[in-house]
Parts: sequence; C-alpha cells; structure tokens
Amino acid sequence: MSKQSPKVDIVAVAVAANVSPSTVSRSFNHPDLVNLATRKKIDRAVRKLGYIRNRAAQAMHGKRSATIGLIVPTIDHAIFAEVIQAFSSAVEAEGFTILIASHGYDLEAEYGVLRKLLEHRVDGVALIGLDHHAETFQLIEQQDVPAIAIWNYSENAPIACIGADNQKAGSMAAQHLLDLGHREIGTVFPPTQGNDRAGDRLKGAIHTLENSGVSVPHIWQSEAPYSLQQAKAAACEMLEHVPRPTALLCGNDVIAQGAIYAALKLGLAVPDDLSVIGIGDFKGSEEMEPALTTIRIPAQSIGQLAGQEITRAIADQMTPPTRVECDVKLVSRATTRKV
Amino acid sequence: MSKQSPKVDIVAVAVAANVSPSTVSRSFNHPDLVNLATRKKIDRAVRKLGYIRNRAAQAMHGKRSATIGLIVPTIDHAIFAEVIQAFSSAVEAEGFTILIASHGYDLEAEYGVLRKLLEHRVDGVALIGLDHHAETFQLIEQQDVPAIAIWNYSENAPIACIGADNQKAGSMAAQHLLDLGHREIGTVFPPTQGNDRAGDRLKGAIHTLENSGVSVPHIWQSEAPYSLQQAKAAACEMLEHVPRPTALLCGNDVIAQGAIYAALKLGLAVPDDLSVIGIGDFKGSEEMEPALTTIRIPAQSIGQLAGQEITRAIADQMTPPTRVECDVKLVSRATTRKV
DNA sequence: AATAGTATTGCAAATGTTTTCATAAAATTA
DNA sequence: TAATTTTATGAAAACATTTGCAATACTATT
Repeated sequence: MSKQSPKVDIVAVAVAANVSPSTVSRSFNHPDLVNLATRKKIDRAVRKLGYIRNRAAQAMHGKRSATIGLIVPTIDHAIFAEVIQAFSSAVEAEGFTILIASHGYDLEAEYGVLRKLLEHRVDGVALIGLDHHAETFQLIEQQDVPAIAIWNYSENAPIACIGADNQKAGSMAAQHLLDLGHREIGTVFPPTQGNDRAGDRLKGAIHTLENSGVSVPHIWQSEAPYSLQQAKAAACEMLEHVPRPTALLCGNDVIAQGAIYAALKLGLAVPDDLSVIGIGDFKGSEEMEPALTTIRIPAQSIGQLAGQEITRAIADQMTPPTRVECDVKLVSRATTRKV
Repeated sequence: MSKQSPKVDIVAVAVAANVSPSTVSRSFNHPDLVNLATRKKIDRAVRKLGYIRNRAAQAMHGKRSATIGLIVPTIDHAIFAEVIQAFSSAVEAEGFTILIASHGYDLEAEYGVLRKLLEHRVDGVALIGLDHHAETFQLIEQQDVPAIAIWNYSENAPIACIGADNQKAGSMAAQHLLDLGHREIGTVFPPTQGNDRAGDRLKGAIHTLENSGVSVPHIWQSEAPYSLQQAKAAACEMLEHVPRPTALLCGNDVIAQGAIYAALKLGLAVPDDLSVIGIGDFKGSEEMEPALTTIRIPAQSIGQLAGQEITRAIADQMTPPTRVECDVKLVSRATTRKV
C-alpha cells in the first residue's frame, strides 16, 4: 500500500508529521530529546509513508555505518561457517550488520576486498588468521579502524587476535599419538601457503614428533586441500602402499573424516588397523561412528568472543581490542588406540 | 606511512593534485573524460594520501551502493554455506559486496533484518526459500528493490525464485524407496514451520507414499532440527524399537548421515539392515562410506545462478529477475538396496 | 509577578560526493 | 585565419541526513 513514486525521505516524513526534518532526525537518534506526542506523530507518518532510514546518509556525518567487515578465505567450509555464524550473531546482537567478503585463500585478493570494505566505511574489520600481506596490515593501521584477527593467537601479532595457538594444537595431536605408542605416523594437511593455521599446526606436530625421535618420511606426508573428497583421495593413495603408517595425523576434522573413509574403503578398521586424529572438533565430529579423536578448538566461542570484542572496541575507540588466547584440548574419543 | 590526522577526502586529493574535486570524482567514475596526465597526477595524490573512496557518499546520489543483501536462516549449515559461497562469488565477480544477515529460522526476525538491510540501501536482496511473512513481501514490493528467492522454485511465487521443486525432491526420494520394494518406511525431517523446504519435501514424500498405499505410522515419523547430533539421536530412538522400518527417508543429507551413524551405533548394517536416503547431495555425501544415496539439488549452481541473475536485474532495472527451476535428480549410491 | 531554568523545536550549516552546466583551451575544418 | 567542433576542467547545486545554536514555550522558584 501507499506506493511511493515521490521519494520518501526525512523531509517527506517531516511534512507529513508537520514538524521540521531536524525533529524527525532527532526522534530517531535522540528520542529522549523529543516530546512524546510529536514522536508519536512522527511515528505515524513514518509508518504511513513506509519510510526507511538511510544509513548511507548518516554514515556521511562521521556517524557509525553500523556495519562490520568480515573477511574470510571461504564461507563454504565447516569450520568457518561455525565461527562466522557465532561472530555474526554476536555483532548482530549489538545492532551491527556484517559485510562479508571472501578471497579464496589469496592474500593478494584479500587486500583488495579489505579496501572495498573500507570504501563502505565499515566500523571495524575482522580477518581470519594472522598471515596477511604487509600492505593489508598497513592499510588497517593507516585507516585506523578497529581490527581483529580471528582464529589464531600469537603473543606479538601486529593486530589484536582472538584464537588458539595452532602450533600447540598440532603438538598436542602428535603427543597423543606418541603417548599411544605410535611411531609410524603419517600426516595429511592442507597446503600451507596463505594458511598459517595449517602451517602452524603442521610445524607443531612435526616438531613434537622429531623431539621424540620420530621422523615422518616424505611419502607419508600428504597434502590435501580443505575438501573431504581430496582428503579421502590423498589418504587413499598413501594407505594403499605398504608399509603403512599406524596412525594418521590430520590437519583438521574434515580431512580426518576423509582419511577414515579412505581406510574404510580399503578395508582397514579404525582404530584397530589405523588410528586417526583430527584437529578442530567440528560440529558432528563427536557423533561420527567411531567418534573422532581430535584437538578441540572452540570455534563457537572464538567467534562469539571476537564479535563482542570488536563491538566493544568500536564503541570505545580508546581501548583497542584485547587479545585472548583460547585453550585447545585433547578430546580423546574412539578413532585412536594404543599400538 | 603518511598518517592522516586531517581527514583525507576527495577535496584533499584535489588540492594535492592541484585540480578541482569534480575532476577527481570524474577520474574515478568516468576516467575516459579526463586527460591521462591529470589522471596520473590524481592517482599519485590518492596513493600519497592513502585516500579511500566513500561509498556511503556515493550511495546518496542515487548511485549504487554496490552491496547486495543476503538473508539466511543460518550460515552454519553445510547446505547454506555452499549456496552462500556460490552466490557471493558470483556477485563479487560483478563488483558487489554482500551484506549478510541471519535470522535463525524466525520469520519475524527476518522482517527486521530485511529492514536493516534496506536501511543500508542494498541494491538488491536475496532470501532463502519462499516462506516469508506478508509484511516481508510487502516491504520488498513497496521499496521496489530487485529481490530473489533462492532454493525453492514455484511457478507462482510472489517474487522471482531460483531453485528446485522440493516437493518433487521428496517425491523422488519416496519413489526410489518404493521402487526398491520398501513398504516399511520411516521419515526423519526438520521441523517444518518457518522452513518451507522441509515442509515441501515431506509433503511430496508422504503424498507419493500414500499414492502407493503405504502410510507412515506416527512412531516412524521423527523430527530433528538441522544438526547431526539431534538427527542421530532421533534416528536412534526410532530404530531402537521393533518393529523397525526397512528404510529411512531423511529431510536432508546431514540428517541422513546422522541416521546412518545411529544405525551403526545400534549395530545395524547399511544398507543390508536398513536403507537410508537423503536429500540435497551435499559436498561429501559422495565420499561417505557407504556412499549416500540422495536426491541431488544443485546448490552450487543455484547460488551462482541467483548471483548472476540478481546482478543482472540490478544493472537492468527494466526486466525483473527471471525465475529458473533447477532439476533435481536421483543419485543412487550405496545406502539403499532392494528389499 | 518576575526570574531563572528546562524542555522542545526550528534554522542553517555541514558532511563527501556526483553531476549539470558553463567555459576555456585545443584541434579540426573550411 | 576564422569558424566550428571537440576535449578538458571548474563552479555550484544537489543528495539525505545530523547537529550546534538560537528561539520559544513552559515550569519551578522566590
């Protein structure tokens, strides 16, 4: 109803309510400054005309744009989906909307999308991980917009970060295998360029293994992008040949699942013939049969914390976002056993 | 470098480049109208000052905001993650950024987030499914912003839609089970309020079953939200009691996976003791062991098509987005068998 | 009843850009 | 060389708001 051929802006509302545009504006932004009666009149006019505020126009006045930029490698991955959802719920609760952009693990592209988000005058930005181009950090610094890195934690990162120590996660996974007596261990990890999460985990794992004197031969180091399909294929190839490792340390839970399917396909029983450990503890890992042993990284609470922290930093520009390290812990379930 | 205490706007650039603001603006928006030499000067100034264009200010001139609003029930679900990613890639390719908002299957909340997106003057909106409040449709109509519904197809939907006929999908799943000779069939579906996808599928399935004279007793109709965990629990409960159905028709692939885990847990072999069929054909369903029989709904291409279609409709306001029905088809794999 | 204080509103300037129109300079044509 | 067209630029208005300041009306205080 009430089709709006003539553009309905704040002055149209003002006319309809028989007040000045300033009053209408105030009634939105500082309702306490306007008389209840007039506020009601304005409300009626707004409703009648179907007026919708223009955030762009407000943003021009140095006011908040009420948007937060979120830059992710990809949305289509279990783990990111989980953090993104938690993050977005948290910021939406504070009245923000998220502008999301993905770059497909291309740090060059990442710089471009950051610029684009900045063009939209986002009030803050969140990135995944800590591995970014110098230009990217520089741009954030220069524009001095509150920024936060999600997912990794590092003492001395150039921007605030909320996440876990991935190296520790990798190390814990390795230690668990070691503790169970495994010495023939294979790894299946995503490519590590443009992905410091994976890189750190692998580094931590290898390091811990070497400390105990076990080295992973080249043929047992497999690379698989973040996809169940490729992980399964990669694991299959590794497991086909004897000698076989007695345990597989996987870069994340979906890779672990792929590895388990590979084992199943080859007629290997998990964990009897092969132990498998993942990293992440994705939603659903607990329900798998057999339930996946993994290193828990609390995606949900990382996302939520990050959302809260960035909105806080936006509201209070004085104190930059605080860093927080989230604990990782071993969740020993049914896919690993003593050898 | 070059910290910017004084705000750097288009006039700062103009001064630095020794031209008028108009020229700077033109050099961005109609580069062909400005001399190459001056363009270079401007470019240098931009770079030196670290200037970033203000999209909000442009948007005020009736220009595009270069954003598209995307409203989803939740990001954190395999199937949405896949469409969202495809959609966002498609629109990013055209220079748009997506403003994303979720409502958690609450159609009331959906109206609210739509308003919010409209406040940001998105150039178009995409919603999931066709089940929305009248107010929601009305708002879209009234603001007359290009809109598109993703995921469902219906001849006479109030807004353009790109997706599949979910009823048909449900029906095909049922037919497959019937064709294999199953008569004792159970269903596990998500709650259907606020979720027409699930509703349509269930309707299609039940209808087809009844047409062949098989009715699903109440105890074999189970409800499980979109989560592996709950699906597994629900299926477990149903399968514990004898008599047991010989086949399970699941509302989507993650539910199907939950059902399979439930069977595994109870020591039932799939498909020997129990056939399971899903709907969706999510990424990874093919790799499962045994590989999941399901009805394929091409999420990736639906998302991509929707992205292309909405950007087209935005560029050419004359022709509204066209509707397209994407075919669903049976993908018979290893979790179902003749009885 | 006069004064001081407070609550409510309007005016006008400001925000950062785009665009129309006008003008000047350069290139082309006769 | 003069007239005409083309190319390149600037001035100023416009976009939809917000906000500081000033004005008015009302309330409380003495």
